[in-house]
Amino acid sequence: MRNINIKELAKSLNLSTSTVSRAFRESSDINKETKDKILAAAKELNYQPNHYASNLREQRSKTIAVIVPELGNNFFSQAIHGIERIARDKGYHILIYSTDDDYDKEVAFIRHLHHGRADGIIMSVSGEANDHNYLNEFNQRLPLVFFDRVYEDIITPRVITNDYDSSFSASQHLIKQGCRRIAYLVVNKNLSIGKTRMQGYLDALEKYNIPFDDQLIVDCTNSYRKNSVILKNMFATLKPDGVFTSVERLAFATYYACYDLNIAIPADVKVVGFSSLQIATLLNPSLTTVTQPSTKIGVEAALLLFKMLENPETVNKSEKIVLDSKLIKRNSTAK
Amino acid sequence: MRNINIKELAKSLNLSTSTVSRAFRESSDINKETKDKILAAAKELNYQPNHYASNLREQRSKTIAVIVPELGNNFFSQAIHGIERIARDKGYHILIYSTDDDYDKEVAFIRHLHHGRADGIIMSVSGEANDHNYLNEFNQRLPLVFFDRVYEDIITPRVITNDYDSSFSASQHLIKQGCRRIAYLVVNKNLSIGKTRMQGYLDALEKYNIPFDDQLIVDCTNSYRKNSVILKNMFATLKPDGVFTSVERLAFATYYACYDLNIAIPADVKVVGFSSLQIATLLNPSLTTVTQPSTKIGVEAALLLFKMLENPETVNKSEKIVLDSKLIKRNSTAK
DNA sequence: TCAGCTATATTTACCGGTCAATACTAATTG
DNA sequence: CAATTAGTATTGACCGGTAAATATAGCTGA
Repeated sequence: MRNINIKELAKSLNLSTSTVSRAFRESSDINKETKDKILAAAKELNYQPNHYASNLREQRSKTIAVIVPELGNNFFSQAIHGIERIARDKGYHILIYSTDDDYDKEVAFIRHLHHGRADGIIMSVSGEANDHNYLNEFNQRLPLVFFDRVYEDIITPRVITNDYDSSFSASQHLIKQGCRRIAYLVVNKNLSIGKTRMQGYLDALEKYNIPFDDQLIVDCTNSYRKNSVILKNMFATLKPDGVFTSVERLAFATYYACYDLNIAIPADVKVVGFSSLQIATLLNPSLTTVTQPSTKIGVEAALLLFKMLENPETVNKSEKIVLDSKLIKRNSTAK
Repeated sequence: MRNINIKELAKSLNLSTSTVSRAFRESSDINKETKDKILAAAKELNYQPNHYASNLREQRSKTIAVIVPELGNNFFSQAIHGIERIARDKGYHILIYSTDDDYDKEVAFIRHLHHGRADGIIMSVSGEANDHNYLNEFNQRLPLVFFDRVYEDIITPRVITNDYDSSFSASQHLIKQGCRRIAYLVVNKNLSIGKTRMQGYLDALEKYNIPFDDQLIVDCTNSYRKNSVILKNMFATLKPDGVFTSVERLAFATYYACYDLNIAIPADVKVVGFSSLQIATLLNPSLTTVTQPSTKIGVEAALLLFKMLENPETVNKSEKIVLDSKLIKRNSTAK
């Protein structure tokens, strides 16, 4: 059984193609009876409008693109889940791209999307970028919403969490639990999110009069192997009594390092990390987390994008939705 | 800056549109000099061919669809990661759909895709289906590859793991560790994967002359809340000394139930589960898993689909790639 | 009876590419 | 010098829809 097109369907009904076309859109000058007849015949013959023809004609694709740094991360897969739900409700399709934190891929993806492939983009940026100006070109034509990891110099709506506050509370929590030498683990210090989170940490130290040692700001990587070396080295030389990780992966890396080095959590070192891992409770010891409302972030980002698509005039380009993360205290920071 | 189309570009170069069009495809009768000039001008004016126009004309989209039951599951997000990598190399885009294990959504998605939206589909099926016949209609026109969760009655290439063997070894492992009352937790008994995995369990019991108690086959759901009730009830009434979960989520549910009921793992009950969780080692206790090569499964499925797209004649519709899962023994099944 | 109106259906010109058929150009050959 | 040919560029039909402009039918009321 091959696909049938609108012309054949029209012919079989002795109607014109545009009458048939109308039957598939909402408000139109079409007789209810005719419409029903058409829809029935369409079902019978298994006709559905060709997406590409409509897209070409209507100059929109009913598709949104989602660009994330990585897929194997609970935060992003949950956010995508949120986006997917909204998109599906709206009858939109979603394209997924993973940059693996590679700036060049990010640029390449965006350039690809930029010709009708998608009607809008929801993106969490790669860590490495320096020149984001390329985004400004598109931004005029192709609605863009940032979530979580953003470029500060690009003016476009964004959905983020109260990173400063939650970093502050997480650090404060470590301090109150008795930590004095708290390491802050970060993957990319230049990224706004790394900076904001670090500031919360710094200010908490200051508030409690804890001297700041810049060696305790530890630059990590995306490589499991390298992080392992970096962390073991850190534990050996710096002897931190607390570790605050700005990324989920680094909390796991810390656990592994401690296991290997026979450092007891929380007795010897307390650990808290940004993480959306739903089973943080099941870890050994259960991990104190700053948990972002990941699905909600996706939902909000999608809603924002659809607002831009449907009522562009109502959207302020500088709009910023800030959602609250929660500090969930568990055993990794117990006294 | 608005988008420029082929006509305008051609005009600016004093060439015809088809000459320009040729410059963007490989082998074509075009003067190298002309081609270079065109490409340079295209770059200058920021021209790229409109995807939808090409798709319409060429009747293909350079897009593949990936349909999975859920996104918030390590196995699927890793598999998608594998698919994404291959697709990107081939210059393809991927559309993601999550069925939430809902058969109706699955059917709706497929029907949507069925008109040029995608050139092929990679799918792990929803658990609930009864009538999959709808797939046969499409299968002729739209290449389809199953992975992991498959419908047995649909003849199309598939990538699966040696579920029977790994179930058998997992069950055997529990038996050797001293378990005699082993519960098998399953979400959908009717799904082939549920059946295959169960058979491994049954045969292991038989081999070791352990009487089979059908109450120990426990039907679970996709709801966290309901599973919690089901499992607590199971522990109270059936007193299993081993639990084998056919799905990652159920292993976590088992942990939660044991925590709540003060049942010690592995002293009181040993637990093993299918899971692609990378940090299974960090759980309390570390979880013995049957780990599927999730990224590899995605890669293989994608390669298979591209083989179908590029050289349909070389593909046997009954092709079945079987990858090995690994039983990784950890503390949840320690003696 | 007929202009005017409403409700519905059709005609036709696109959208932006691709490709088969065709035209052109310059070089080669009888 | 005309005919052939190889190489390259152009014309025009088409992919499958959509929507503005236009046509048609049936009805109303002066």
